[in-house]
Amino acid sequence: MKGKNKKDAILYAAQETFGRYGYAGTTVKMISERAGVAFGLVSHYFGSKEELFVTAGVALVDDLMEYLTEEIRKASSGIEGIQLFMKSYLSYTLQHRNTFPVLLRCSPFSDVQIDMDRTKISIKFQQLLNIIRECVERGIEDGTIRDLSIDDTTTIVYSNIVGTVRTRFLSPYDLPNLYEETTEFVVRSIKTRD
Amino acid sequence: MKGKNKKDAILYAAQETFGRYGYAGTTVKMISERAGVAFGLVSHYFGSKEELFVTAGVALVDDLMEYLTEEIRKASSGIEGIQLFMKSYLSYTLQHRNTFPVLLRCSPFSDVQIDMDRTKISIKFQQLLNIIRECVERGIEDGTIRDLSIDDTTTIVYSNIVGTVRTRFLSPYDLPNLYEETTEFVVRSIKTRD
Amino acid sequence: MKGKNKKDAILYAAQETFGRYGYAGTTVKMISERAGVAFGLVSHYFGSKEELFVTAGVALVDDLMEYLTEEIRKASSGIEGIQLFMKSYLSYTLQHRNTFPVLLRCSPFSDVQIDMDRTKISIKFQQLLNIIRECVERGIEDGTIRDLSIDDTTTIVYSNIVGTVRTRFLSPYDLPNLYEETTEFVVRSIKTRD
Amino acid sequence: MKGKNKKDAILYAAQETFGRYGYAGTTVKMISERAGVAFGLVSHYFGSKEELFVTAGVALVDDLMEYLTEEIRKASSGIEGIQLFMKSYLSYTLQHRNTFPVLLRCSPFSDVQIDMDRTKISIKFQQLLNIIRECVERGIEDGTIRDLSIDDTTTIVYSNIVGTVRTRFLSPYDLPNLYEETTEFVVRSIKTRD
DNA sequence: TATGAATGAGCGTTCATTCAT
DNA sequence: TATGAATGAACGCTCATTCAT
Repeated sequence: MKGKNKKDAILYAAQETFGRYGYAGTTVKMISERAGVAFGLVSHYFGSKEELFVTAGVALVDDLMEYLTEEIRKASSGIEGIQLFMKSYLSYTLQHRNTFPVLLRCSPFSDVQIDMDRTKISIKFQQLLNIIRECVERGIEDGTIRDLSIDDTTTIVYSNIVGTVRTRFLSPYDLPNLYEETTEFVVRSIKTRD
Repeated sequence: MKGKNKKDAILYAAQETFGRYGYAGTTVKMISERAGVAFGLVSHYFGSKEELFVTAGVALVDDLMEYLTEEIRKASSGIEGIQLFMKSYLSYTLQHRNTFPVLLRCSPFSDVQIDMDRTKISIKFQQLLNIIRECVERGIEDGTIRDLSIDDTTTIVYSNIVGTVRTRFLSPYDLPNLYEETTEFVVRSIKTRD
Repeated sequence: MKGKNKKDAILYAAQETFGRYGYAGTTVKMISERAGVAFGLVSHYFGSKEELFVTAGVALVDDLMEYLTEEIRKASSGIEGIQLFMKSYLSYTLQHRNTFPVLLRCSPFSDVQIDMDRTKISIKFQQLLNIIRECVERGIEDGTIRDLSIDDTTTIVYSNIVGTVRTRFLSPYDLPNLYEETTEFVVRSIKTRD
Repeated sequence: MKGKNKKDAILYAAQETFGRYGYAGTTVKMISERAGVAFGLVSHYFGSKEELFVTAGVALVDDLMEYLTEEIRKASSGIEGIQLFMKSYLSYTLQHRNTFPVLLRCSPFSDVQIDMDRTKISIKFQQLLNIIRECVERGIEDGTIRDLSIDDTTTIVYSNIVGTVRTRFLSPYDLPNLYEETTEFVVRSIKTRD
């Protein structure tokens, strides 16, 4: 059992299982078995499957954001911020390869059922995008990033991250340097000319 | 009912419904109702839900590829090919906004159930990626595209397309210029300096 | 296609398919495919699946009885009649190994659904049992068969035939001499001592 | 509800219902209603309809064999063993007239669907036949049974039991002394002359 | 806190039957 | 005579959820 107590174990198992099999492909029984607890306990602690899904996603974004915020600090310019954000983000996906995919399943860009209430998740992702936006703004101000549309650029940068992670985790294509190439691809596109 | 006969109507309804609600969120009953036919007819013509899903996806890629191949012809250089590919692709998604999302649901980058046989879909997407690859190769040869890794660049270009379309169709973010900005973003990153 | 016309072909295919897969395990489509005709034609000629099942069974008993009546004639005593009946019956099952099993599926001793109207079949089997009964009666009169209960003996003799045929066609047990041994078993039990 | 708990009640209801209507003629809903439980509980405890069918059959053979083994002990010769076996077996069918027919439906001589895995059932029936075989062997050794083929005789003896029980439970023919007559019929055929 | 028995709505699928051509 | 498109009741099964213990 992962985690000190059974509640943590369920949350961790949920992240792994939702990440691997998606929302619809995951059953409460699968999670409880992976967590090594009675399946009644899942509802007991987390209410419904949907709530657990959102909780699992939010918990992971929280952890990810804490990590990113820390790493970003070192940046001495806007473009460096973007670079650090991407490297840290992509590195995080590899360090947490068992749990990270849950984000691919519940993000606002994912395929999940349309009627699910993902307000909490959306808010979290807005915060994540805000970190990128701040870097872009800073870069435009300090002259390291071209004078581009802030909103669009923010979205495209994140879209590149999502795309490369989806390719890595979901597609059958194996491209060992994709993470590095994607980072360079983005930086090349937005940084001002030397 | 869309289409001349009921078989076509089912296929069209399947593309719409799978596109809107995803594979798991779609029921055979939903499709048959939208097509205006008895639900037994779906099995009669397409076998199973899964087969219909694949058939719906393949039919759309086929149509898309025919369109793209025609549009690409006008390109007089590698970089122009990429530009045309992206513009045509993105334009296609808007012309077929009801059916196109089915591709987001069944592509190799989507998060559909893990045990589904999507061999046919994979082959189709390989063909799609090959069109991009040819443009990249041509661009490197004719000097309009930087000397980058062909495989990685191909994937990243497509990943940008997928990302921007997913944002357009699946996310709550509304960015009116995103398609154009994404095209410029990509071109900026890969074209050789003037 | 077996048989001169499509109607015959369907009947023959029905006997084969019901015999092999049972009533519930057989679909109208299976029969029409084996007969090489459109499946709508089955209903056209035979009404419902149930009617076809009964018709197929009755047709086979008719053919069997004609054969048996002819063979029995040669008998010069009651016990010889029984012996000839059994030998002919068992021989018939081997000569018609593709179609005969339909009888195992629709006989009054079979497992078929309880609410099916098998009146016609029952009457046919009564006629079949009557042939045995006549032999038993004749044997008791001519002194070649013990003075046993006629009804019970008739039933047990037929039960031995059914049992050995079921073992031959349905069970996994392979006993090459079972038919001969069963005939001797029965004769031994009912014939008067020398 | 028969049985102390719901699991037992389902098994008992399954034996009754499969016995009466056969495998194909029985629905899971019928069983659950007869047992007085929700139909989901059937899958919960027994997996699938097929597994329940096999479990119901095996449970009954187990009970039957325990009874037979006990009764057989009293036999002081081979022929007496056969006699006791038959009398006990036939008596058992009357004592358990509601559940016993399930055996007729799942035995290796029954005409259940061809693709069902009845390995477990087959093994049980082999054990049952072995009891008869031992009596036959013993009888040949102690001189109470004729020097016949052991395998064939074993099969024919059991075939007589099956036949008389099928006639009793499945056919419309009502013959009050059939059980006794069948036993005598068999004994007459195999016992050595006085 | 912890268990798993119990429920039943909802699913995909099968297939006998009907019917327009 | 012959076809197969079209229908929908009925099936086995899954699984989120509830609840007594």
